[in-house]
Amino acid sequence: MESRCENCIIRQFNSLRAMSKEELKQVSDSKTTKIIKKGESIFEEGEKLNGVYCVRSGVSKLSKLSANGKDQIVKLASKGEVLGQRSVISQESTNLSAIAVDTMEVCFIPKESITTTLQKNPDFTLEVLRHMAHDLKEADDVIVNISQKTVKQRMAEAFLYLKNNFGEDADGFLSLTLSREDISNVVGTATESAIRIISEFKKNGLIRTSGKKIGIKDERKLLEMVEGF
Amino acid sequence: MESRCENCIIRQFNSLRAMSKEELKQVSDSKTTKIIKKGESIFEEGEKLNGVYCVRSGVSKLSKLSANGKDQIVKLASKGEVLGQRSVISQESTNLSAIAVDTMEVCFIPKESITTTLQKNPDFTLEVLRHMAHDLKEADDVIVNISQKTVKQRMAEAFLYLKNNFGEDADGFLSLTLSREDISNVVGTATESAIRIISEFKKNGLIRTSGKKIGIKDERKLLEMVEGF
DNA sequence: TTAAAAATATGACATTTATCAGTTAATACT
DNA sequence: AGTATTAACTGATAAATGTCATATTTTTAA
Repeated sequence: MESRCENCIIRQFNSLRAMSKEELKQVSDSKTTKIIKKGESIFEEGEKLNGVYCVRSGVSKLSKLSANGKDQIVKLASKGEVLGQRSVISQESTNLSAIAVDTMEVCFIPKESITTTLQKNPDFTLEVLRHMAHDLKEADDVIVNISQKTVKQRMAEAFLYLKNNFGEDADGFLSLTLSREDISNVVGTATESAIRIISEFKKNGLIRTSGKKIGIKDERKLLEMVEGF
Repeated sequence: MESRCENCIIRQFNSLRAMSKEELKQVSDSKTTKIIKKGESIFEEGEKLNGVYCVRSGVSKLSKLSANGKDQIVKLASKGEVLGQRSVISQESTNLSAIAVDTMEVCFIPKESITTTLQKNPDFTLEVLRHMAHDLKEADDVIVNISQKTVKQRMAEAFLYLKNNFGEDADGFLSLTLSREDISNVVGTATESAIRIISEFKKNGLIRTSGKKIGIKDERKLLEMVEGF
């Protein structure tokens, strides 16, 4: 199970690929691997992080609790994502909680390995910066979506997002199965509303379900709905 | 009017302070200063930027047009902010438009000065990275606010934000005067709804108005409203 | 200065979405 | 296997918000 970062394929997906051999060795020597079970948290909103978490497998929801007790899921992170980076960089406590949606395998990398490299290796820093620039763009898109689209449109978009980012299983269902509550927290609506819209989409032949699994039946119509027809 | 970046005070507010003497000289030699009149755009959504814009004075709204024809204002940028950074870093076209809310004075800095420094000066890159980490955190907060708070709460929050970030004039009105439409685009609601809530706040003694100017009368109550009492 | 245009304001109403209550189905647990 | 617990679902209703129509005020520009 335990292995060397130098040989880790996951690294190719994130900024760690810009590290030098020595830096990578240092990371590998100080990292620890953890298994996080479904529903457990990797870290909680408000915590000070002593390092970052590199996702090897599984999916985590990054969410923030609001005053009324509802969570808003801001991002779903999977293989290759580095969690807690922002917090370590800005030396503040996290503003988000990271909770496993699946069973996850993550590598904890102490922050020293990261901060030292950030100060010495401009390639690495630039790589991290590019990644963060991308995240910021996505966050801006989410803001516009939430404020300008109806719940129905956002639900349609969420299903397309899940298909595009996590794929489908052998039977054509979305590979990432979320609870209805999680779906409502991604979309930013009440759970009952999410369920109602799922029923409606099903009735109209846009999706199909089997238990909590959801399959996309008419991608074209979903896309049209997102665009507002 | 024209001056050297080396002597520019504005620089102290942004990542350019991490540049070396030589780098700064290079920036100063290649920069051009522009006056942007109220309502004019610095750049538009979808454009490829050839550089970044450093704000010397005035305020710009960064917004995105949605399918239904409404703008969503994602951020208000003033003195010291560097616009277009993300786009230059990720080498993509901008996802936002920047439009002057006031008369603005901005310095255009060709992207080469920035990208070269990003590759060579880790201090600068780290500084930019820290700034972007901060922006991302703010964006996450906006997402949670929009999806979990009522329009009334977000209106209250917007007024407090305007006070904290742009201050008040001699008569106690918010220094930054936005049109009702802009306010509604910050909050993410219909203009009529924004106007209605302004009337209500006025009736309840939370704010006062004079033309389009708005003054905060009861900060405490506004704050309580944001928290959800 | 004055007419035209734009922004602000308000009412009536439609639509969307949330909330509450309750049922059924699925999952977890001795 | 059988009960307890949780999640999924549905209906009724309330609340929030958007839309359209229109009046009033402010700003713009000839």
